[in-house]
Amino acid sequence: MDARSEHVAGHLLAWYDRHARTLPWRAPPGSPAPDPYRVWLSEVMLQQTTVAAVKDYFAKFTTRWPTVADLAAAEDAEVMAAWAGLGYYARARNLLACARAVAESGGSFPDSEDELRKLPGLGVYTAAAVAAIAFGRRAVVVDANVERVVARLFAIDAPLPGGRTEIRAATDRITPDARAGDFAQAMMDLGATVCTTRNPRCLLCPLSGDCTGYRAGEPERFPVKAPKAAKPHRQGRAFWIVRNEKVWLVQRPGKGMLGGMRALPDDGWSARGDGSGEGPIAGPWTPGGAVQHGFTHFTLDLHLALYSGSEVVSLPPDAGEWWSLDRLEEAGLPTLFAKAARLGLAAMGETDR
DNA sequence: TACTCGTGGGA
DNA sequence: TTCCCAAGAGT
Repeated sequence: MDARSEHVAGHLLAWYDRHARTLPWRAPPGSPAPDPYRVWLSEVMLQQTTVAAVKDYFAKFTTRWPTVADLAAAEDAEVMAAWAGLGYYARARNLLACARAVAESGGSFPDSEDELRKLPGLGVYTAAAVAAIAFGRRAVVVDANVERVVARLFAIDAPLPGGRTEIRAATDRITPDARAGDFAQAMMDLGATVCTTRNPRCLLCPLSGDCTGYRAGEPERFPVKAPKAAKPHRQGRAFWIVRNEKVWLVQRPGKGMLGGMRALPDDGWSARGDGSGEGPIAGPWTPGGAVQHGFTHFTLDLHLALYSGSEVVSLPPDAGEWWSLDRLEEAGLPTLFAKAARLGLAAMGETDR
């Protein structure tokens, strides 16, 4: 490692010793590594997700499933419902697949980056992070925080995503052999609290003396990103069908949007187009209001249709389930459908009681 | 490579 | 309000 890199790593670790955030899944700086199960679980939850959003879910999962063996033994539906609201549901499916793979191969996580990378849900970032944080292995850990810190530190102009190659090489250069986990977490803490996307606190930064972006007077210009496409706006319909104080819920297909989650029946809306308007039965329907929901790549107006027929509805049992209205919170509906269900309950309050 | 895949918070 | 973004992975 060259002198500048050693200097950077030393300053950063000294800063981390004083300013590390205290987080439920983290060991204090310099102390023994935490349980790999907890490190892995937190890293998966934190993928594209803020610390604030993860905290309650992490507590819930570790209380309910204290070890990877406990999680591996859980029912799919239980885990999916527990994940409801956190988003990116493929993570929950892969979480279970990973827990079961680990449980079947002896119950311990592999301690090398290469082996970790083979597990479902562990990509380049997460495998490196777990290797470093849980096992003290030197690994090049690059998340969005590190990208920002490094792009500013070296004033890397190449726009993302292409510029990631250069950023990774630069990160490799400043990554020390010792205290691998602390270094990775220090970079992420710095990015989260000092080297922030907007209004970076350069006067408080331990690396400002080494930072080319700061010296040039425009740290916020980095990292350069390619412009994004506009989000389309879609229309869809969900159906609120009640019988004997129970509502009809379906399970969505295992892949794709909200895959594997319990949901209200809908008309097949997607990122690519509006729904057909057709429901699982003929109706008649009464308008029950609409909710707007923003996904990563499109915005959806979901209109709720209330069944208003006088006949008692019959539906094929293998297509869904009648779910008690007073236990609706336990169904684990993703946020979009939880919003729609609130409309349905409100509409019933106006008419029934 | 470029898409797809959630959600809530901040500016 | 609207846009951007956050400890990315899978295909």
